[in-house]
Amino acid sequence: MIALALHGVGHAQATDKRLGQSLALPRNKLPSLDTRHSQLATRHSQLATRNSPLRKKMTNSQLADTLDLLADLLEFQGANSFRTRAYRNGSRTIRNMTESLATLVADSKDLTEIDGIGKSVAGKCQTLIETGSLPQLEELKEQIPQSVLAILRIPGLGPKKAAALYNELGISTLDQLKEACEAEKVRELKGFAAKTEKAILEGIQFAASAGQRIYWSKANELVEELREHMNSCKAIKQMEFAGSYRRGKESVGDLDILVDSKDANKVMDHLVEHSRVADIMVRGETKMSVRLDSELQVDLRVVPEESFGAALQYFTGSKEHNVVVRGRAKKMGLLVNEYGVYRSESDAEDGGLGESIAGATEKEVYEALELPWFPPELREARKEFEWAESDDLPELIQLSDIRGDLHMHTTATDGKNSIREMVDAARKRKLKYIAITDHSQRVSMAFGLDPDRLRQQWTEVDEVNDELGKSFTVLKGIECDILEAGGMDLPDDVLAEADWVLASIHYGQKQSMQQITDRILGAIENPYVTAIAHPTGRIINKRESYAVDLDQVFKAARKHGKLLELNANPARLDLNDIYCAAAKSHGIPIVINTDAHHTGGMDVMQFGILQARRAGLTAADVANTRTWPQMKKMLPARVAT
DNA sequence: GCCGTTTTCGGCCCGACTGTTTTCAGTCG
Repeated sequence: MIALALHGVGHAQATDKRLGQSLALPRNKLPSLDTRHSQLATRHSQLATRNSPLRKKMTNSQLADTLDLLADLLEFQGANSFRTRAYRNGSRTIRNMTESLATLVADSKDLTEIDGIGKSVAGKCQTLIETGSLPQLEELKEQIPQSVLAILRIPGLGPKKAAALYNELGISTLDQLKEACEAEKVRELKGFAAKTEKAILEGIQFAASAGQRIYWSKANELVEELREHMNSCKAIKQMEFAGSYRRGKESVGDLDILVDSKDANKVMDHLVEHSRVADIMVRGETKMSVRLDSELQVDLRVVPEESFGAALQYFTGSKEHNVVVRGRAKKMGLLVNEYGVYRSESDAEDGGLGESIAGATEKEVYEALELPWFPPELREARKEFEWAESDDLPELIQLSDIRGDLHMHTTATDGKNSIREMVDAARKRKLKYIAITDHSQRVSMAFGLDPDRLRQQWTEVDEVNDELGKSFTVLKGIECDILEAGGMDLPDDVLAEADWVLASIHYGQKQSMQQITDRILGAIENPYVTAIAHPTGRIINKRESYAVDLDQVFKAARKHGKLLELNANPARLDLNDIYCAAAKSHGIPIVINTDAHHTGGMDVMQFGILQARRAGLTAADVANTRTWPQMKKMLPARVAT
């Protein structure tokens, strides 16, 4: 039901709606620019609530959020930029870790042994985990209204300028800033002038409404559109979309187009001709930024052929990956920039760069640094350099490795197609087996199945299998709810007749971590459950994960031989990349499923694959790359009978 | 604030673009 509802609330629609509302209202009825402040304030108060000692375990993501907030506020105060960077590095490290920091602290492990975490950050994390709050942060919050953070989102305003506005004019909200610009007060400050005022007024509405990242799937649609448009530009020799899009990140904040051309102006003019381009933010000789009608920013960069690989490497990122790459280069006496790799010794005298030793392709750039070419999905400065060091880069899973899809719905509940239609769609996608997993009775809004209706459906599955013969297999499955009070929504004797039982949480998502974790552990211990579907319940950009202690879930899944799902719905991608990597490190097989509610829904498998690649998963790590008979052997004994 | 195959102190990735300047700071990616 939830997945079905999602089809209607894509980001573009939400944005269009917001825009439409804004435009339709008279100017004096415009929604307050401070809406975002209150959202920020809510977020921070949520953080504060989450930090309360009543909460048992602080998650890595909460700790990372807190460190980021600390960095934001310190930066605003004019703190040493290397210090704030250290906090952000610490935050990123923690966010990327597969083990829970709270567990490490509970086990009396030394956090400073983690790369990038020193005495100070370790101490802060320990305090946060043990007490739920951080005195230094509380103090900062009293000194600086957090609404100033919204001002930092205005393009062109960074910590220095925002601090000047706050210190000189007492501006701490977007509304105050707008008033001051209109009264021409801002131009009186040093470093500001009329043009800046104008830019602020233009950027202020953008800051109030934008900042939302779009799903990778939506970004992909825009990329396809732009690619087709740009392909007709004769001046382009090579073109790639770089950035987080190329890395397959679950959400994308902007698009980066990299072009190899001798005529940058022609390429820029061509992009501007696209009907979606709403305005030009900056335009230089080789670089242009435009805003699309959907408010998404697109950066275009034009480089010569001999630099295309270096530029592609550079603009693909991530930033953190590049920091490591450049640091490594430096140690080797080399300089890496977006134009190539250079020997750096000769740059002092002639003012130019040293001898260029690479740049045309990414491969030769990495080779010059004695590194293998990294698949973009791995370029997050997580494990990739470690793997490269030991010559152990994983051979990442591909869409064509997938043989079965084990989570989908039909007209029996909230799906749009019949079993036979789902079979046809699966066969068109070269799959060999599927599991029909409609909702169980608790999901009444989706007309969930009771034991009678479920057994009736299984009779139909038998009929379909008879028709299909050996060429394709339909499994008798169920997506059985884990009840609020614990326990499964269908009796064991029914579940025992299934080939494949997904257990999932749809209700009681607000419960405490202990309650939710206990419910999931109960499901894992049920002998008939084969996998946990969308294990954290998060909806990207819309709903936080429910509170669940995944350390315990991983241990239990490992012990009882259960699988964990990577739900490929682009709004879910649950488990995410970090947790998929954690599951792998616990030896738990992942099953990537589409949760299709109609035949076209099976196309989302590609998004799950991208996420799995980001986790460093190989075909062997993913259960449904196997044939069904092979896969059955991985399941607890009773299903294999 | 973090870190060490030059370093326990002195570095910390690098360049484009803009606006406000009159040689550069701030911002961005």
